[in-house]
Amino acid sequence: MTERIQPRTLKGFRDYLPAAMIPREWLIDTARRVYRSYGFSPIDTPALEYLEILTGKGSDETDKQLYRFTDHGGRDVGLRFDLTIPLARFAAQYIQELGTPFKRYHIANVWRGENTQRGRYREFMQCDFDTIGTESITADIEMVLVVHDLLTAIGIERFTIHGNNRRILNGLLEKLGLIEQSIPVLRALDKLSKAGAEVVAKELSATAGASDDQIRTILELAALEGNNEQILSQLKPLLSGNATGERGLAELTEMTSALSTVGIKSERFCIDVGIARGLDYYTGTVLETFLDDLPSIGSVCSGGRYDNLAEVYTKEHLPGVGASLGLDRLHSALEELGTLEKTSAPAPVFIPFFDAGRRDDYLQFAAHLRQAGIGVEFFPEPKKLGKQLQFADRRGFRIAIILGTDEFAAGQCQVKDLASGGSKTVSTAENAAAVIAEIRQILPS
RNA sequence: GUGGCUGUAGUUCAGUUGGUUAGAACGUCGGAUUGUGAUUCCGAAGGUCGUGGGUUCGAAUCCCAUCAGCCACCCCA
Repeated sequence: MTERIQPRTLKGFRDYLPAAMIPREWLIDTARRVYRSYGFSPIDTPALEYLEILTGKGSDETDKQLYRFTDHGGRDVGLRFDLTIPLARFAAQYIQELGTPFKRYHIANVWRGENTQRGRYREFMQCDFDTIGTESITADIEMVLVVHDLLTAIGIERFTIHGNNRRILNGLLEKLGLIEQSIPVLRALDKLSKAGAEVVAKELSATAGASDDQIRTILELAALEGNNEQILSQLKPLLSGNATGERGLAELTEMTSALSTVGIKSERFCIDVGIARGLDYYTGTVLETFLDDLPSIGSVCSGGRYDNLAEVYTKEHLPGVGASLGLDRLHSALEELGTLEKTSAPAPVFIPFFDAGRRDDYLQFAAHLRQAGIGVEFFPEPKKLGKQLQFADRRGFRIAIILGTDEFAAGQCQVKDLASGGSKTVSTAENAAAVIAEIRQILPS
């Protein structure tokens, strides 16, 4: 006996069985459809990049998470950890030829060598969409609309997009003379919902060197509550006299009003001055999206506006706005919530191998259905009919076509609706035209 | 990366103060029923007790290491 190698996968890396992969592909298709409906075009880039590309602007935190190694030619390379950096490099190389505004979507795996948790993997798929080359707030508004349409198309009823604008906090920090400390302040504020005001206050004092007065003002801002209009009006006095803050407030006000005009319910888009987003490169609008029924899994879709995406790669000024759907995180959330339909049959129609002597007739019959665009699986062995139907039922087929010796002789077949159990005898003449019509009636269009 | 909890058939779990051949349910496969699936009945297969060491006459059970999952920190999709 040969020595066996234990089959296993790496920490944070997962296999996808058909039962998981079918809904996963459906999610991908849905994202793709929604993105395209707004005019975003697909692109792709290599998984592996020169290390300098990836570390160009990253913090030491992203450095720690980076999968890196030396390739066979002695080059220092790394696996991409998001799709934004590759977009920046891509835009720097091709923006002349693409023109602006450029809207792209990118659905691909990314890798981060961090510790795993529920909804946090080392290899996971992101579905990004970004609009670059325009500073228009219209693009920011569309970003929220896309996120809204996307989650709605996926069938999620209860979700909340938390929106904010970086300039609001920056404006306040300018007023307080703390603008140099914006990053530690943001880091601290990000913890507000989880850790509470006291912890944040301590951290503000420790890492940003804020005074008690400054801390009180910052927390006052972050603690603002109420509906969108109430928050906006409360922000006004806090920011008055500061150009940055007033601009942020104006942008947020414009977005809120536009979204409401378009018909986005106010409980779907909530101004939340507490969200800041960890990433330093956002400069304007920021958003995070939580599932109302499973907020603990974290944001399933986050994004925002950045002033200059590609400045480390090109002199070209490239502002952008976009968001990223965490597909695997969303998928595992949907799984946990039991929202996903369970099926592992990729084709709707099943044909049992019934009359052992007529294999080729079955193959030809299946071909007719496929030519009509109907997915068909033909069972490879002439087992007992009951067994084959049981197989079809467990796999989640919608329809079985019973075609045995008697049917062949009569030029007919039975179209059996596996959900209801009923069946109808139909002629197989004219390349199964009547069968195709019957199947189309049963299948949802 | 740091700390905590967990790890027994495909799945969900039992497994008495360490004591013979480790159990159940569901699932899978076969049969009852040589042309009709979710019920019922009968039967079978399936376990290096995550992995590797150690303590012991004896380890699923105690100890150490390691791997994986979950939780917190960190960060984030």
